[in-house]
Amino acid sequence: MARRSQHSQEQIKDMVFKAAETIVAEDGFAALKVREIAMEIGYTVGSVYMVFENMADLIMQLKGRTLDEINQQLLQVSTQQPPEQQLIELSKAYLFFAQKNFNRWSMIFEHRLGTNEVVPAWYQEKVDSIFQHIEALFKQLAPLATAQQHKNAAHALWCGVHGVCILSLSGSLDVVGIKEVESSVILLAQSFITGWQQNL
Amino acid sequence: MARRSQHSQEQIKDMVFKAAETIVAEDGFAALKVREIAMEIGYTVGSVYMVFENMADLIMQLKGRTLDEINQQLLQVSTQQPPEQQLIELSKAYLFFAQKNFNRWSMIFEHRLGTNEVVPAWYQEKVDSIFQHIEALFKQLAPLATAQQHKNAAHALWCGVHGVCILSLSGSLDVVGIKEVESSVILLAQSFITGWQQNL
DNA sequence: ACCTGAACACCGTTCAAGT
DNA sequence: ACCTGAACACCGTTCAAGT
Repeated sequence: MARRSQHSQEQIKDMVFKAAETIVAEDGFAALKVREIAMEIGYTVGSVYMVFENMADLIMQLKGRTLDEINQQLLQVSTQQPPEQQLIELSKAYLFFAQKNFNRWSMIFEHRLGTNEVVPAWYQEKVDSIFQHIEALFKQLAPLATAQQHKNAAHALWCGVHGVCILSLSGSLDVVGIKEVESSVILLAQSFITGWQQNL
Repeated sequence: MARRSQHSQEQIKDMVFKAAETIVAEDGFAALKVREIAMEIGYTVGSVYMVFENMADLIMQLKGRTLDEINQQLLQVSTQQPPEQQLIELSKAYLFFAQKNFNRWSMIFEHRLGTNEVVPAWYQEKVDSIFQHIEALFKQLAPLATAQQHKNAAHALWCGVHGVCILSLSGSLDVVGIKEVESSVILLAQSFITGWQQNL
């Protein structure tokens, strides 16, 4: 036993990521266990601890990867349309990602940092870049408003859109289909944008 | 050992509820363990299983109790003011409860039902009654709109308000103080209501 | 240097055995 | 009938020991 070196550390890390993502995608965050990951990649638990500090570390990095995917999806939205329409399309794209990748997406919010743990800077940046995207569109929408007003609007709208997604997709609310959730997201975004401009 | 009967089943159940709520309030949902509860009430783990089916059962009932408290808080909001203002005050009351009872409140959303588990009817009713409260105010706000429009507006706004609360209070977003979150909640509610009426 | 596998502490749950 | 406490399966984490 030991000393196989069939894979580099980098390769093992990648295998762990992929195995973990498959497990979460298929059976949810609660099903993510070291032993399951080790089994899936054909190594033992000790090997997972060679490439990750602990489960919390792996989880945080998984969340980061999902945030990257979200950012990537949001960047697909065409900028060749008025900012108001872009905001609606971004909201729809976020919902679409959340619905298509529900388990991995909801893991971002199911997992909480332990006491006296802090959000890593590299993770915070990924969160911020989403909000900056939205903020920039509010600047286009109302160039004369202050930077603080753009920031506040982006925060309120995006948190709101997220709220519709999380409550609508997590059961508990009797929302029948994805089209119904989409209507809610559009209603929220549309109404907010109209009202925000009116109240400026 | 055994056969103490110092407390009735009903009393033990109540002791478990209170011990569990103290643990969650102080150290968060992740700190809620049967052994800890048993220790706190001066019984053994087996006794907890006398009054609750399992942890999932206890957790679900705890969530129900918190929903009751939320409903109760929302009912404190004065009806002696225009519906628009009531909606703002309800949003603020929800945020206030979430902030004051963060660990118990966020437990409602951290906990997910296991696969092939269903939301109990008695729990669903508690969720629904919050939305019905909001719905009724949209009916007052726009009596000529359809019942479906009232329902959609209530769903979009309340999910949105919840989204602002959960993302703002859970860290990750760099929101400094409670006053800043309150501004966001008010901005979302105010803008949504204005825009919704406009777009009717 | 890389990897194993057994050990440890801790978790939810069960249930034969005591009173 | 009520309650115990030991047992079970499972979890994350560590680390001496192999190659």
